[in-house]
Amino acid sequence: MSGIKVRFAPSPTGELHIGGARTALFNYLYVRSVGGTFVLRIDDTDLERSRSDYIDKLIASMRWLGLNWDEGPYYQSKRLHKYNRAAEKLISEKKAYHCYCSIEDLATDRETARTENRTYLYPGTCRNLTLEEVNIFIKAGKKAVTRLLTPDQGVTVVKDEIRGAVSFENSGIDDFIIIKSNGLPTYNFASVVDDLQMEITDIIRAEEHLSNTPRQQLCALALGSRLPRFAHVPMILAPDRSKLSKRHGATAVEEFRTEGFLPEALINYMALLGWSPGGEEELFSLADLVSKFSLQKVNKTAAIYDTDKLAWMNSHYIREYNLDKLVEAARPFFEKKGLIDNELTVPECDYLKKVIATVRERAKTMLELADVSTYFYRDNYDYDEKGDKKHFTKEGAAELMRTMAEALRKLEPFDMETTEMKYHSLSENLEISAGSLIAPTRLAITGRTGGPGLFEIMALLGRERTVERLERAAAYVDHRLALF
RNA sequence: GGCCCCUUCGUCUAAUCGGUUAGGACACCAGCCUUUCAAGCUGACAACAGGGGUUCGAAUCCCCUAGGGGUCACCA
Repeated sequence: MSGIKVRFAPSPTGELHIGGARTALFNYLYVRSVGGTFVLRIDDTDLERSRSDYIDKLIASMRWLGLNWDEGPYYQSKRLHKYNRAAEKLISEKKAYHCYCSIEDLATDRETARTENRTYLYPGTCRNLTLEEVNIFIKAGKKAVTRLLTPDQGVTVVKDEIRGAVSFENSGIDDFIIIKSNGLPTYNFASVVDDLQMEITDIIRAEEHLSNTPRQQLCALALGSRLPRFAHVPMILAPDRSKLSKRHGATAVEEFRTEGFLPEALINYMALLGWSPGGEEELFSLADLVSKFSLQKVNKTAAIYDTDKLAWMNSHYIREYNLDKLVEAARPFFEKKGLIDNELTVPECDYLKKVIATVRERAKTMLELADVSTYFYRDNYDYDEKGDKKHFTKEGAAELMRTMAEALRKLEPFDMETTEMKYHSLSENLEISAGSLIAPTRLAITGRTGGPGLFEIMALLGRERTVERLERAAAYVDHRLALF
């Protein structure tokens, strides 16, 4: 152990989206590369918005991505006494004070400041209340918040590992609230207390927190703590350059999962958002990333995420995955589509494996993988419209398909080689190109104009289904002709 | 609006100390391969936000402008 300790501290007010996941990933890569400890902490002090099902999903997402942590999950909601104790200590040291200003008064002050176009800062009204004044408030039944006494002058400098030294004028920071009137801590305080008590050495989080950091440093200083190192990683923006939110479609890790993305692809893609190892390689496993990662190479610019590249990476991993692993990952998608049952016999499993092996090169997601596999399981597909027009309306199309069906009916054995040989001899005997035999056959037995090699499909489908489908297509062509 | 951060192809990014025809990837387009579709291969297109400095020389250093983002809650 290196003594390095990092934490990922999401608040369970929504699903883990790609931005949060990327922050978790960078924490993971950093801490694994230095041999430190990874803490998972759930920042759930906002009782109104926190939901336990989000916690479950969040943990599921982390596990699915393979971002394993060493400590936690800790829950801030179970540590409330710690924040209150810390606040009381600050009050006794005169570093914090109770404030009885009403929430309404503050809101109107803020509002008038805004209409007058000046910045509102809490003026420190309750900084020096006398005992009598306090008693009057208490008698009136007023609830107090606790505010940190902050310096009016000087600067607070945040030393950021990625951005260098960033200075903030203390005159721009007011006595902010650390304990709310309901007794719960605010984020800026709870987070600092926890980071201190958990001995977090490095705080890696999204850039949106940079502006909060001087407040947190002030808290830490008041508590007599050493400052951790900070690294604010660039944000991930939606394609319209705005902050990620629900309306931008799939941004949650769980959504990518249900759409059939592989965790390796998502990890690989996220790692390259805001970071690059410098070379020209782009395909990395989690272990590769750990060995190559360094905070110094994280860049400062917000990245817009673009699912095209993710899709490309996903198709790469679908192609390169270990076949058994891919089959396991794909099974839920085949089940959901109603192609296979939950329990598979050995031959069924074997067949699924062969199907996936033949179609894997053509799918960008596992949803697509199941989709391009349907005709291996179903007979009730429609014929592709363009293909129908092109191949089924030709003179003698039905007859040709019956000829092919007849030729295949007696073929023994029935495999890739024999069917291919049969088609070539058929093409010679009938004096037509192999292509004009293959195209209608493909349409007849799959309903599609593209896909894996025809003879591969026929071999997998077997003689019976191939012949039956050719005859059915011939009947379909005849039937339609009869209508005219 | 105040404060803070940022600015290289459409997107993700590379370019040790300032010296490169500004590199790669995705997407797009074209060609090759092929029974089709993919994959693969080859090629094309495409960027230093703008303006001033400093310098023999700036994407790189400095200043200004513009643009984008974040943050200013008894949310986190």
